[in-house]
Amino acid sequence: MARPPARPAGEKSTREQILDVALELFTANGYEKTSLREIAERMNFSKAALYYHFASKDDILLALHLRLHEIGQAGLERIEMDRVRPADWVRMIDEFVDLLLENRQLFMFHLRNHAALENLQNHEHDGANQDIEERARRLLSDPGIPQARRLRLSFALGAVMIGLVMSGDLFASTPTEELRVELRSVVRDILEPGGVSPDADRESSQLLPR
Amino acid sequence: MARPPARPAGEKSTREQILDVALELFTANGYEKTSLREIAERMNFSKAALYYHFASKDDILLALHLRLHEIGQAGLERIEMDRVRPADWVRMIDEFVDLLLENRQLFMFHLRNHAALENLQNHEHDGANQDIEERARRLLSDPGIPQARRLRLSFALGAVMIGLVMSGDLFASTPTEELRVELRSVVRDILEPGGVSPDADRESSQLLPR
DNA sequence: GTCTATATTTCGATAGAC
DNA sequence: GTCTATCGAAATATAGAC
Repeated sequence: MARPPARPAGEKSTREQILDVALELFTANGYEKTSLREIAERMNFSKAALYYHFASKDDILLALHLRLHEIGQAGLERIEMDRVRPADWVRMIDEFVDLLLENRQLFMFHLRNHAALENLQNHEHDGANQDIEERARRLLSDPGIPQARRLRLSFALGAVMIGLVMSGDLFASTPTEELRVELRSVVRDILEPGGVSPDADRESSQLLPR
Repeated sequence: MARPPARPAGEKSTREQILDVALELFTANGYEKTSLREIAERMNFSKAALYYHFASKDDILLALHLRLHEIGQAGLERIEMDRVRPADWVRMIDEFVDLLLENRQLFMFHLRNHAALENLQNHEHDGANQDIEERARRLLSDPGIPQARRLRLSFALGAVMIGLVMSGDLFASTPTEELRVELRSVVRDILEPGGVSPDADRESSQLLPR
């Protein structure tokens, strides 16, 4: 076992601190608009010092991609996306909502820098079907599922994603739990309009005040 | 009246052609990653020539912003957002869906380059409440409306936007009309779950195949 | 309106001292 | 691990001829 460096508990390595700063700046201003000088200034050391910890700017982006990838993999297990059948879609997106709410910043980083992340070389596009994003793409492209249902599934995902973005902006003061409840409720209304599964646990609180 | 330059009908000015190219490249690759050299190459003339038509790169971005702004203004009139009451929300978003479907590329350009557009100086932020985006923001922040309803409104907007993005990607082969019908249907399911207004013209075609 | 040539700036990256 | 100094590339922008 390689021994992790001795460091006071609760204190992050310089490398992790750099990643935290980069995550913040990339999310706020975008990968292209964020310069290494900017990151270095926030770290209170010179630009060249960054190159001791990372081989290149792309390497920083890659490390952040890996952070997200690991979370995505863990999410895949939780969601058990392999064996997901149409009847499980609501549960699947519920898990997805939880995953997003637990990792808001990383997710918003991914939304904002989607293009830059795609341009990373490393990507083993051996059709691995390993990535959570690729898995979703397959599901939404599956010709064995009626088009209307796939469209609705994508709309549900869209509502969830935008809901998350808004939560960090317009609804910053809204408690996470209220967001979660309302998001789950909306997912049901999209995927099971009219309450197809009346036995399902509909968590929605306050609906429309007629 | 300043007379527009004499030009064969149906032929665009060089300036407009530049804007078309820029719109395409900014949408595909982003504002920061698109260089003036790239635009000039596509126009088959030199980079310097661009500066005859535009004072700066930002000036090109500004011109595209104005294109979008005009459409937004026209949309505001169509939607009559001033006098919109909660009961009109579904109709309002229906109009919004139409507006988006008619201006997909400009809208996707705006989504992708939202940050760059915000950084444009010009923005008269005199709280003008003139922009369609600002108007929506106010609506979603109005404390006079129950939080749950505002959340649902934002989710509906999110579903519509993502639906549009997907339409250019995963659902590129889906006819516009099918998209429009399904989008409208979903908006109703989000804003009026359970069919609050049974007399409303629900256009949804094929719902869930139980 | 478009060209060539060049100024100016910024950025990612490297070399080598400490 | 961090520094100073600098390189080379690419970008925006300008000057001035045609």
